[in-house]
Amino acid sequence: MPLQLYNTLTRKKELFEPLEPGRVRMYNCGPTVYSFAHIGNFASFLLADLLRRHLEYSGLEVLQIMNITDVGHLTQDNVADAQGEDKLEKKAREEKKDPWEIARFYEDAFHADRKLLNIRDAHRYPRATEHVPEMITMIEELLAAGLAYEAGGQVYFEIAKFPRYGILSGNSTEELMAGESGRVESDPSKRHPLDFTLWKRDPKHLMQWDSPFGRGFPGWHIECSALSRKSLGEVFDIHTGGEDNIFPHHDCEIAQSSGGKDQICARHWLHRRYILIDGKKMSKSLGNIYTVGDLVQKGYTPREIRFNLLIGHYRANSNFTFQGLDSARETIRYLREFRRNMLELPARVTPAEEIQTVASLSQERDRGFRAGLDDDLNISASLAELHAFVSEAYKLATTEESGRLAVARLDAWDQVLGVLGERDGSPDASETTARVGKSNWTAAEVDRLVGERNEARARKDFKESDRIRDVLKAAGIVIKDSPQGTRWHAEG
RNA sequence: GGCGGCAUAGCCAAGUGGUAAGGCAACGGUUUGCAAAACCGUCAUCCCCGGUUCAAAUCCGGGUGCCGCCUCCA
Repeated sequence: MPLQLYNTLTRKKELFEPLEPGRVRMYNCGPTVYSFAHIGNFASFLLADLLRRHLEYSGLEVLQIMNITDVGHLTQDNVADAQGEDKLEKKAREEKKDPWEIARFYEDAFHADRKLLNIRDAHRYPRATEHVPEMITMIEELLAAGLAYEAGGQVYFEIAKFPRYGILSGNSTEELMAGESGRVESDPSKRHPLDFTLWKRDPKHLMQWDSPFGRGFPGWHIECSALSRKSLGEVFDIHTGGEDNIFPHHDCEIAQSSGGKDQICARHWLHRRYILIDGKKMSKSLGNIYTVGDLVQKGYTPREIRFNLLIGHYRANSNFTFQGLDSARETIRYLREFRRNMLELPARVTPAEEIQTVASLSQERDRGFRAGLDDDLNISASLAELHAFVSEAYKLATTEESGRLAVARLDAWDQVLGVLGERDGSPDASETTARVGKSNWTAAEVDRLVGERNEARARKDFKESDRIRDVLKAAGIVIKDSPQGTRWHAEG
């Protein structure tokens, strides 16, 4: 089934085919490590993760690169003073640490949260600060090609030399000028007000590097151009980011990376639209900028957060709500329960017809699941197939063998979704000393309590049996009575 | 002011011309000592107005509301 992806560049869905058959090269705009990444940032990284997982599920090899922006940027508050101040620098001053320490701290935090959210490791996470020589080389090339110039101590890219400037955002230079409305103070030495910085000199900046253009630091957009070219080549398959990256960041990248040629560095551009929080945009004044840590502190699990961020389409303003997190919790619980129930089916001989039915259903639903994601990552359609299959399996599977077949299907899908995790939550008899869930008991001790409860039930002492069940429940252990006996498992 | 996107049930969310997927919640029922789990059933005419069409949530025009970019904030 052919994969169709919307391309910001052409504003339509296009058939996706990697330049090199069977092998996809993808670049993702990564985090700026001057503070904790919030769930909006992770929504963007999750788009990359879902795409990567689906490509791999489809049998393609993926080379994924995500940059770490540790140089920092000009802050809005400081634009006015014309000197500018690096965000990392500001943070460093506030926290009285050096910017390199700050950057490393938040980079570590990013990876910790990323792993919590079950986002697969990219193949490389290149740091901007470790690729300044590559950026300098690129700037030199642009100067040599006459696409850039030095003025007023800075190096600028001359947009007049790249007629297609603005192609990604759909802006023409004239429109951008019209929209500018005098809000931006332009450096008078620039040839055109929209020419953007490649190399900047500012003695107050803490992070400085020597270069042929003087001691300074790289401009705002050059890092992604240099990093992507180094890791993936001049033209690669996919470039992702948040919708705010479209202009100016990605348009500038395209201009720089063209090298004066009529080529655009990436073929497919995918942008995650902003998520809203309770229908409102994230903002400091509303206090709704949540980090993974914030939500975990409120009692939600990383998988619930992942699922809630994943179920909306990446090109829609999905609404992130606490009710949605509760909904995600219930769905995950339901699916884990399904796994347990399937694996606990009686181990007896399965009629050939039943196996056949479950197997063909599994294949049919998998086709639907893949078709959904193939349609520009329409995960809602895929999840509908998943739910249909679970419901059907409940009705059809009567033995452990059928159950295992159904679970295999679910687990395969979870390679793409990544929300169920590896553990199935069932008690492991071999771990006699391990505590069960959040309780203080071992599995053997829980078994003993369950036995006591069943003795009470047998003599119809329901007051006592309910008391024991309440005690277990309070400890996070769920009891299920069935004709085959009583089963229990830890919550979740 | 310029460019772009969105508007579907209490909540989340598919569906781009053929008569509204799926999930959560809720309610009724089966099952259970009671539960839990599972199962069965109920629950929307698609922001408003006008137009095109045999037929529109889906196309066109006009409103209203929300979101994004135009100042590196995914």
